[in-house]
Amino acid sequence: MHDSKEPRPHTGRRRNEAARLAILDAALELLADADGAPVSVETIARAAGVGKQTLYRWWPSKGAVLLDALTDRAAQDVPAPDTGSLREDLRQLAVATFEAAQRRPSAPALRTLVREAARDAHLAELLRVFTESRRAAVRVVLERGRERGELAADRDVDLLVDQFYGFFWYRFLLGHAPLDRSAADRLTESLLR
Amino acid sequence: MHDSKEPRPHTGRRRNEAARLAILDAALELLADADGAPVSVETIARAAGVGKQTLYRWWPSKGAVLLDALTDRAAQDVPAPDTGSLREDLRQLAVATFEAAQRRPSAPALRTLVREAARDAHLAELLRVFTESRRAAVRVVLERGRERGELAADRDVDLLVDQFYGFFWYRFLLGHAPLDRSAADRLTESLLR
DNA sequence: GAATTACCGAGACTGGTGGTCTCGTCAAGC
DNA sequence: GCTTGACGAGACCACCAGTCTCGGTAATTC
Repeated sequence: MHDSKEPRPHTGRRRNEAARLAILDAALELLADADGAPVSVETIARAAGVGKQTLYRWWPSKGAVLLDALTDRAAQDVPAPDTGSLREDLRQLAVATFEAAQRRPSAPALRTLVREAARDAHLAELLRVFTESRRAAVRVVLERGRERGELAADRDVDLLVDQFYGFFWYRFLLGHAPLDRSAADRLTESLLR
Repeated sequence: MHDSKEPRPHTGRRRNEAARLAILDAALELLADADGAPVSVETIARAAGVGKQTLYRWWPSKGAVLLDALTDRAAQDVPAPDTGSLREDLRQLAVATFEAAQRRPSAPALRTLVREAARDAHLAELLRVFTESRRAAVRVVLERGRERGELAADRDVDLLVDQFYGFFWYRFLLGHAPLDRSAADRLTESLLR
């Protein structure tokens, strides 16, 4: 009986790292340029100078490639501020989140990705996991503030988290109003009033 | 020369009203049952016992049919409360909005419609117009409250409107937390605190 | 009642999509 | 040099929005 963890050493040609990078670069580029319009697998493969099969050999679906392109190549750092002041922590989170939502190429790429996720249940689930860590960061800040007594005991943390991200996604996806520093300040103020 | 406004009286076979209703009924039904999954024109036409051309004769696109199905057959009444109290007006709006978001078949149909709109720019624009009146209702309530002095002068009405609907759509589309009466109460309280 | 007009259901067709399959080729290890 | 498995290329399938054409049919006019 073989060792189940390493039944056999790898033989044959190895994965082409250059192709992997070319695919992710092309995907991010197209995702950003599309800004909402759909991005086809054909187009990604062609732009990367790669066969479609190479793409499907390493990713299970188009959505997985797109998400990977966004997270690997344009991963925004999630700040976890801990200044000792709830108001300041939350303000920093809002500013960082809103600023990330202006940056190219990740911002238009994320917008496209969310639109793709509306039709792709698999991608929607991946995206849900991706965003969960951001939600957790806001929750941590709020609960630390509550322990310090900066948040009234009757305030609902889940409600505040959803107000924070609901507002953000609403403006980010509709684009009808700015997500600038002023908006971040006023949102923070409104939530903690 | 003929009258340019009415160049010729209508002759020939008239539009089949039964077919129109069958299409809208079928579309709403499918929209509600899909609950997120895409709805194809083929399927609608087949379910309505109608040729595809009949559908495209009267509507410019699939999205137009879907939106028509939702607005014509499941139009929710937009309440315009004016109780004299900002807190009570806003609470009533929230309760009515959240309750409408639980009702079948319009709620799952709306969810599907929004997902379709993510890929259909034409439908997205129609939907934007459709939702604008709801936003206006919230804005009116807030500004009436401000005139009565129930809203501090430094509060940003646009921010509050986006907080209201951002929260709503976020929970409605993600479905991770309830949109019940308690949530409506707590949101109102949080916004006016 | 005959001619005209325009809607009807049905379904073929186009162009584009995500995803699968197969081909001959090429690189890595034995 | 042989085996293994990744590679680019592209044929292929199923599905979809939207167009086009067909023979049939209902409403109106003469």
